[in-house]
Amino acid sequence: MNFDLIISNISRDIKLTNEEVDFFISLLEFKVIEKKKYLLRTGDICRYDYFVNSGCLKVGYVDDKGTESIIKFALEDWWVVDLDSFLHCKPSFYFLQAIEETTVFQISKSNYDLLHQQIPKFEKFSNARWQNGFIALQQRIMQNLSLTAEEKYLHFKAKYPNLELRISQKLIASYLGISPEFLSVLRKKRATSLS
Amino acid sequence: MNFDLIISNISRDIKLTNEEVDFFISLLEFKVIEKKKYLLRTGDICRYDYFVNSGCLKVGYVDDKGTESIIKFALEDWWVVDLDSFLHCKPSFYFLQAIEETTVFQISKSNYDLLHQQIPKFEKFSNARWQNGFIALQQRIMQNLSLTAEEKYLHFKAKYPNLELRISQKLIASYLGISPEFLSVLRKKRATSLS
DNA sequence: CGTCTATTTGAATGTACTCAAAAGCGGTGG
DNA sequence: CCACCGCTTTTGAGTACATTCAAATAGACG
Repeated sequence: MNFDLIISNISRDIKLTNEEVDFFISLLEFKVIEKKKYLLRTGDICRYDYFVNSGCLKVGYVDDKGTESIIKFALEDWWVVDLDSFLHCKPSFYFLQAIEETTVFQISKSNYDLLHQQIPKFEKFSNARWQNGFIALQQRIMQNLSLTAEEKYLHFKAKYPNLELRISQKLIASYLGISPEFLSVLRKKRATSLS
Repeated sequence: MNFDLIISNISRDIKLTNEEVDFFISLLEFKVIEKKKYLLRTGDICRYDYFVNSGCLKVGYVDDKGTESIIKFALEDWWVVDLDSFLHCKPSFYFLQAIEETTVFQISKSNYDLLHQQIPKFEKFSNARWQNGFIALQQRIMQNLSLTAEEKYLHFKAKYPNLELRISQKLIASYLGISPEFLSVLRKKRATSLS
């Protein structure tokens, strides 16, 4: 089992001693999720915090009208959880599904709480995580308010280069909040204007 | 000076001793902002974290096209800051402006850091704050993806009852990401269908 | 009272969606 | 290795939701 990725992820924000690293690792469980399988289904309680070690997950939901939307892609080196469900032990609104074969390290709620008690530094790590998450979501809201569909698409490509190669257009459209047909039109427009 | 509101706000997440309360209060500065005055202008560094004691602020920005958008209203009992600017001492993207005459308690960055060092419990408070903020923003993104303008307006009314009475339609439109003219049409539509 | 801004109203326009059909692509089984 | 099936992507026509612009009306404030 290779813990390099997750340890270096954490080390960007806090410095751990070897003993702390060992303790942290002892709380992790490794899991493989096959393509299209669910890590969490809508309505289930999210009992783990997940770190994506390889592959890619989508975080999404189905609205009143029956339309599925994606609110986030979680690639390797990303943490992901349905926070509201995890913190408050309530049924999840979002689902987590593997887009590719994916491996994760998961931490149960009780181990998560234990970790924060035993190593208060993790409170700092958590803080940085949610603060950065907040800043990123605020930017996304700002872009939703100000940008046209085409501009959102260009921003997406700039922010996640190469992700287009791994993920279907349909999912990207669903993340951007536009119809797949319209995304197809936008792509064609760009392709022709560049040639 | 009445500290009841801010102390009870904090006490919802962490329990403080009398000494801790006194220490916390000693770090606060009180400030009155007249209607339409700025607490923070775009490009300035956000050097304080603010707690709104009375009144109402708007958090907004001006995009490339010169359009102003609002990303958040901060009412009494809300904390507000340009987090990215405050944490990383970089020029702010957002501005903070008083919609009504507003009073705030502000904490400087250095006092904020001191507070977290001296009373580690505040790390827990911060955590709760940004986790809740994250959950709320995620919901807003979800609503932007799934709802029509009319539905967004109804959700806004349900979430912030009475706020319509204090804030101009133009600002609400700017928060919802729709044109003020179209909001006027929506309101008329509802008014006539209810009569 | 006059000025300035917010709101309403309507017409013309545009952006993006829906629906339907065709074409492309990838995986699976024979 | 090819043929078929299912899903994704493309394409186009018609439509809906929301915007822009302009002008009229209403409100707020000194």
